[in-house]
This record gives sequence, structure tokens and C-alpha cells, in this order.
Amino acid sequence: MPELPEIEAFRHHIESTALNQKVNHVDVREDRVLGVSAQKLWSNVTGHAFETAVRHGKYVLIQLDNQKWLALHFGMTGDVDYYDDEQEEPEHSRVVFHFENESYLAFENMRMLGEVMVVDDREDFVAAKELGPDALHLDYDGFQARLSGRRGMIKTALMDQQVLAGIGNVYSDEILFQSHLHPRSQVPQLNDDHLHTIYGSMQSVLKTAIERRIRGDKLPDSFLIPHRAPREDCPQCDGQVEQISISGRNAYCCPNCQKEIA
DNA sequence: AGTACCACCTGACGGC
DNA sequence: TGCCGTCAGGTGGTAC
Repeated sequence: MPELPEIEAFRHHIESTALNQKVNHVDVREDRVLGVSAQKLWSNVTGHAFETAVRHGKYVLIQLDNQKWLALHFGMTGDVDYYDDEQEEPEHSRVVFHFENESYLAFENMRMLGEVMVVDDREDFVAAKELGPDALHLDYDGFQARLSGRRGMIKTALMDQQVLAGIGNVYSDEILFQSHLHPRSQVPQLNDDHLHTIYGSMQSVLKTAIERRIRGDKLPDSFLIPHRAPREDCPQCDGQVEQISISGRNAYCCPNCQKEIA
């Protein structure tokens, strides 16, 4: 379930291991994850080093020393792993970058819903994918502006990558849980206090989760996520967690803690 | 414009 | 033990 915090941890992993080493081989194990021809991937990456790794929403963008960008999307089951011993290669590696110092970076993608792309320009890529601003790089005024004029349920809006990028099914539940607002609450009915609360929860949930993910730690037990299953005990009250369906996806909430604004 | 639902995909898991 | 249906959930497409 990689969403913004997990993707940020992937970015951090790449940044702290794989920069400034020339790639001398790109091993495509499964071309179904390529959003670019293997030929183009090879010709743009081989002989070049990763210079920086940034994140926008659920994408990691790696700038190469030829000014091209490698764009990684992880789908539901992606990961990256850097290792020195070929024997350590993860089971679901789909693309493996070999560096000249004999280390490796594997793009893992068990269910193959992820994608590896090569793009010319970071801004153009974000525009082409119609991504909203990154959830962490958005101030309150921007957040409010993105939601203004929007109808429908708040959970759906938070998950819409065109509204803001990075939040998915799991973290939208957490943000609304910590905001004490029910996921079906209607956006036009939310007042400024509600929006401030949601914005504040979003920032703190994402920042806490990033810290924990980078350290490899679990999320706090006070979060909903560790209890995100039908009839689990609510971590904040005596009630139980409820599973509901929103647009055919599972949402979890505590109807006792979370008020529905309709 | 918003909602519902399907498909993509593979592995884990529960039921019988 | 072992087969089978279901589910996970990001994204994109379709129908209403």
C-alpha cells in the first residue's frame, strides 16, 4: 500500500545509497512494467549516474547526469532495494540497475501495476499526468483553494491525485480519523475550522509516517492504520472500527469518533 | 462533476 | 492436503 510516506522512504533510500554512481547495465526482467521501450530506457540510462531523487505525490523522479529523468511509480506493491551482493536480489525485481561499483538497485513490483518511465522534464511530466500539488508541499491557502468548488465526499477529494498528490485509500482514512470527520462528509459543507483541522492532520500524519517508515518502525498505536480492519477496537474510544464501501473501495472509520458533516 | 464499478495483476488467506 | 474464490488497492476507463 505505498502512498506518500512509503514513497518518500523509497526516495530517501535511493538518495542515501544510489546517487553519483554510473549505471553500466539496466536489466529488464519484466517489460510489462515499462512505460518506455527497453531500448529507450537502456540508451538514456546506461553510462549515466543518478544525480538527485525527488518525489511528487506517489512518484519518485530521479534526475540523471544527462538531464533526463527516470520516473518510478509503484502501483500497489512496489519497493526499491539497494544491495551489494547479487544473491540478495529481491524476489519480485522487475528492473535492476547495475552500478559500476558492483552494487545494484532493484525496482520491485510483485503485482506489476507499477511503471518505470523516462521523461525529459519534471514539470512537464507532472502536467501530463495532471497531478495536483504534492500534499506535503502545499500550504493551507493552497489546500483550501484546491477544495473550493469541489462537491462530493471528502475522502474521495483527498484521494484524487488531480486535487492533491500523494494520498491514497489508507492515509485518507487516517487523516479523517484524526480529524474526527467521517469519510462521507460533504466537501461543500465543511467550514474553515474543519479544513484547518484536516490540513493539520494531513501534515502531521504524513510527517510522522515518513519518520517511522524511514526508520523502519511501525506507526503509532494511536493511529487508525494498525487497527484498520472490521470490528477492531478503536484506538481513541470504546467503540469499534467500521468498514464501509466508498466507490467500491474499503474505507475504515470509527462512527463514534468521526462526525459526518452532510 | 461526481459516483459506481470493472479491469489490470499476483500472492495470501479462508472455506470446504 | 489441496483446490478455489475472494481480496488487496493505485490507476484508468466506462456508464450513468
